[in-house]
Amino acid sequence: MEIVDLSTLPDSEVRYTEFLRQICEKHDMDHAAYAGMNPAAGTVAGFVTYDDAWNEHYQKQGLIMIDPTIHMARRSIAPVDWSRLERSPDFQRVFRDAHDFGLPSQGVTIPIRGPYGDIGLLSATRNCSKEEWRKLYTNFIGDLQAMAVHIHDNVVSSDQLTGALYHPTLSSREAEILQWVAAGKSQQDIGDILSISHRTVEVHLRSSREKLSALTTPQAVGRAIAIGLITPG
Amino acid sequence: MEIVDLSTLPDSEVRYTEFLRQICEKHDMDHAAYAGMNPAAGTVAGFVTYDDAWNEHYQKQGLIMIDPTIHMARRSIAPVDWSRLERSPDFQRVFRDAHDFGLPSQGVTIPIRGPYGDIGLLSATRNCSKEEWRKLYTNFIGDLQAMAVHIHDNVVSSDQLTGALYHPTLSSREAEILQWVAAGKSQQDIGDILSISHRTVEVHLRSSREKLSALTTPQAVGRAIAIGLITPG
DNA sequence: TTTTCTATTGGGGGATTCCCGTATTTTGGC
DNA sequence: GCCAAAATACGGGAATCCCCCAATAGAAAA
Repeated sequence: MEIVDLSTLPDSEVRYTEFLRQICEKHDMDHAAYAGMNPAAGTVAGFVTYDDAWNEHYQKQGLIMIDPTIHMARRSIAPVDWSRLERSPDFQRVFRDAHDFGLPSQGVTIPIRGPYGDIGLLSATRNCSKEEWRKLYTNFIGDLQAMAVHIHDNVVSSDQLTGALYHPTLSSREAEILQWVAAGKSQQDIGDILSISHRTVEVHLRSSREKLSALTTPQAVGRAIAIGLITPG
Repeated sequence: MEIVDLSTLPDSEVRYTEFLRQICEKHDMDHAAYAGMNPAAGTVAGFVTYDDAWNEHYQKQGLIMIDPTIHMARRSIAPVDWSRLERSPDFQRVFRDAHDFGLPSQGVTIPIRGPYGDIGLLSATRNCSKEEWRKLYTNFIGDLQAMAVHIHDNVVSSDQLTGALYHPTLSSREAEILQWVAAGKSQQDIGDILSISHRTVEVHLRSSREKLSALTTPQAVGRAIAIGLITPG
């Protein structure tokens, strides 16, 4: 097994779809798709090997809003075998359409999460009998898992690195205090913890809000978590 | 390859360490360890195949606080090969001790994140040459990835406190209001927007906090964003 | 060196949030 | 249908937060 190092390839859009195509080849898949969501930047990146016709239909019909593979995978740790969703009405809605475009309704979606709330979904489909699918599943799932990590890691780090320049930086004290706030501590608590006045805590909090262009502390905490300056407590 | 279904085995503590032992056997590893952290519940679950002597030393010396493999993996998407940390002073501190207990300083830690801020770390160590390690790496990393997902998924869903937190659903009104809070609106603002009393807004906010097991609104917003119930505003 | 800027620390007082109640409507289980 | 639980809605008063003010130490710029 060989993992192509994505970071050595030239252009992003092309190299990601090419990477997906390689995954298909290696495991005899019909199609592969990746969707990466970065709540910090509010961006969604998608790369697919599907035909343009299906992509357009998918977009136009707003199928992403009801696609159960996405909803399920967003809330799951483990890979989601689409067969588990077969009885969902939304599934039938989406895959009846998919079938018209010649796409198989057999596949798996692997969720990958980064430390900053970012989520990547790698899906792969293959048209074969259920027995065959089941038999192959345990063989390729580990590799797909590694592929999903690889592509997601590359997408977000290239995205966040560029985005990092536009994001504010908190002083260590500010980040420290905001982290305690995110952990549910009151200003008085934090003052006691850090052995400073709760007034001082508030000033740091205020400058944190200003740096994050937040109107309120909850908004500041939300942004700081989304950006990755602090972690949810 | 065969994945032993953890949920079918009897007792938790035993079955997890047994699972780790099987991982070791399959991939010729010396030791394996899993640590699962649930920041929301504040719980940490750990299972290891190390000797008790090392465990005790590790605990007693508070090595978990400085262990760079943990710190690094907590912030990473991809597996962390320990060789990347060799020059860290903390690494040398921890693994000088480890060496005294006969543990190899070659290993990898795989981070797995769930949708609710929970993190699982699966580590595996093996005493061999660097060349051999490198050569084997691409072979077992995919499988280890799948194993990490499997064990973390099981631990998290069997943890009762987590289980409760794991499916927090906000009512539409609660999510709507929390979303406005994350957008920096005050309770009065939100009341005006939704044409209800700001008192009512506060009640929904309170039940949101309770459902998210949050002590404060900022903490609730942070968690809701981390979970994906709302988006940063 | 002097100036300027930022990080840090602190107080008073008004605004906001939060905890304590209550009540009506909707939902879900038996 | 009935009852329990949750969702929705509102208010008083205490606790907390947030905006105004000022001050010092240290770093960077002049």
